[in-house]
Amino acid sequence: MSSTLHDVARLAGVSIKTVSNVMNDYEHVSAATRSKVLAAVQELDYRPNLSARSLRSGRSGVIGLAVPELSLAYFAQLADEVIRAAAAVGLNVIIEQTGGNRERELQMLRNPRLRLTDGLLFSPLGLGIEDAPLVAIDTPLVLLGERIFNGPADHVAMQNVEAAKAATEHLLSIGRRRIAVIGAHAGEVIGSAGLRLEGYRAALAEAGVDFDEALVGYMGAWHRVNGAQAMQRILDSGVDFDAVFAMNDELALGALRVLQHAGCAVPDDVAVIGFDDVDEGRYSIPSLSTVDPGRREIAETAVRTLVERIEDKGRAGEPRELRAAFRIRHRESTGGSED
Amino acid sequence: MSSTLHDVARLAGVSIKTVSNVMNDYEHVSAATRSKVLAAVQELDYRPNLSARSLRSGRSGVIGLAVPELSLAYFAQLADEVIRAAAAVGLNVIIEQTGGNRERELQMLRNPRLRLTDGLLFSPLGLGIEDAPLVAIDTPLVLLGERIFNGPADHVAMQNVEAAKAATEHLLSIGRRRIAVIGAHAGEVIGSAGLRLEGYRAALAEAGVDFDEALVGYMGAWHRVNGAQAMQRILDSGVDFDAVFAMNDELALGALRVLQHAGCAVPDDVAVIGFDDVDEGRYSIPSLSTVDPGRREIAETAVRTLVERIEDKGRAGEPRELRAAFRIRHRESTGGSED
DNA sequence: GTGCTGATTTACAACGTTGTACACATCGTT
DNA sequence: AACGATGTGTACAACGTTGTAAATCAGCAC
Repeated sequence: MSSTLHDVARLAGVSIKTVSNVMNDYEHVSAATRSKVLAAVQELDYRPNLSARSLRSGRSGVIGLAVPELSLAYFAQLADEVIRAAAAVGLNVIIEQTGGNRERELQMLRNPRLRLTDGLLFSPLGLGIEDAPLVAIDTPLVLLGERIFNGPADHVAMQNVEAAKAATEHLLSIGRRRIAVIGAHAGEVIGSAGLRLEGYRAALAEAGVDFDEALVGYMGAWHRVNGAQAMQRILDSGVDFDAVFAMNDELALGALRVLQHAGCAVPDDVAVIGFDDVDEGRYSIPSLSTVDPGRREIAETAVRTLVERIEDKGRAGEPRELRAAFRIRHRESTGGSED
Repeated sequence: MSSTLHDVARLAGVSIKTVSNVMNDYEHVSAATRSKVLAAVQELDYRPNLSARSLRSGRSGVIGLAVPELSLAYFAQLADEVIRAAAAVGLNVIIEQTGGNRERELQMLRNPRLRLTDGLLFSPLGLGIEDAPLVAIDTPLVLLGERIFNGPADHVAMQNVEAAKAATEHLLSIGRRRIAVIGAHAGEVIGSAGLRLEGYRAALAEAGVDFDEALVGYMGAWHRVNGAQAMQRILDSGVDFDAVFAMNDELALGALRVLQHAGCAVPDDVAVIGFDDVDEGRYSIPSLSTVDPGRREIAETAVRTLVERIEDKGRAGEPRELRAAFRIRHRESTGGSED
């Protein structure tokens, strides 16, 4: 059985509150008492019961992170950064997987287990702007990603439109004009897919290049296999193209594989750029140009914002919209050599 | 402010214990009372305070998962499976990253935050067999991986030796005799690297092929970049080889890249097999043959075993050694076509 | 009616911690 | 010598839940 404040207090010959004070670095404790207590703590290997602390203080020291799927490299790396950032401020992270499913995402927000956490970082995929009211929960909440604008919660976003525009401009800058885009979601406007498509179109428009629906690859989830399929469909359709903007790196890597199987040289025949800057892009053949969306910055900003909300609690200010800086990584798949 | 059992009890006109009974599906509650209570629960949107429940019951419904790094695909996918398996039995998972560092791993075991969890799944990398005594903690603990044999805790392992032997035999079966191996850790016997090397040597020995130290690539962490470097060193050394057994897929993918840059055809000049069956191997060019070490089975077994330990608590039986079934995936990098 | 049985409900005391309010020293001022 | 100010320590009551033991109630046999 593990020891409690009572045990330590008895051994040190003080009251439990004094032990509590020592544990919490309360300043008015004499050096003598402090060391007596610490000795007892040491001897009994006392470690505070976090459930009790959390019950009493209303804080658990745990935050939730809800992502679609950890197997997707982007979310794994995001989770990595979030855990680091949280650890730096003494918080633990419970990870939940929603599968990007709307039902599951809504359920997550109503989950009683949420009550165990001080706040939630939520990367929704299935929720749309119409669900915004449902996101108004009493737990501190910070949204990651794009689905809900002007919602009732803080929101840390990557600059999807601007970054997708920059990626497309990068392809234009190396002389490509027939740029396929894969990863579009039919009819979507507000999600990452919609926004990245918007950036793509904006870049084309500015460059005076016509938008061609035949160059758009639609699909469901952004998994590698879908990138491969979409690329195959475009190849099979016989449409002419000299570059591909894939809406994420997984898609790009899937597309890369299909292109090479089909005998297209990358980047000579077809230049390819992805989005996310996941690790494997650096080691693919050819290495993959991409957009670094500022993942670390997003994670750190999100954790910081959540902590502020948790500490604020009472009456928080207006929901904030925060955006991370992005950067183009010019690697071999677009003729570059950056590492 | 959120509502408590008291609020519900007052509204329903019953005692708090009755509400508690309803919430816990205690059987002797009349239908009338039950529905009165449920109506009140509904109206107040009551959700139990998990800290209080956990303080009172000694169970938090949370388990810990400590892995070296989520950015490594193997651990991300393992975490995915663990979270799924845990969710299936109503548990949440707190993930901690140790960086594979011995200090941090030891610290993890002594971390007071552990007290928030009912048990720990621990995938150590830095700990050696000499640390076994330190692993004897009072929290239920299940080890994943290989570092500590016959330790004081349950242990769910992949069959490193047998699987590595099978991988090597696979290369032998397609006629290769000069098989490089990359990922070895100098002097290690007990860790994954040591065991996989042992399997490799056993396969060679059985086939009557001499072991050649010049074909062994040593390194530190199993990151892709190290696989690339080790492969480069072997190429630079001028030693003759016709196959590579990489101790994990990250290394294999790094090696693949270097081989192709150097103009070696895979699998014609050099066949390559990895270990872990991470997703990206299916989409690399060529697709990567590998060993599926039974990740899902490991995750499910580990969670099940941990739950048994948690429920057992009192006086548990002997530590158990469990091993998952593995399977060779024969893809393009060894001339196969499996998906 | 009385006593018995079992189902239903309740009061009360924990679980281990921290906030509040107060008691007691000690100290420097006046 | 009396005073407040400050530093140090304590008792007690929460936090919201569940386990225990006992109270109440209904149904039934006598």
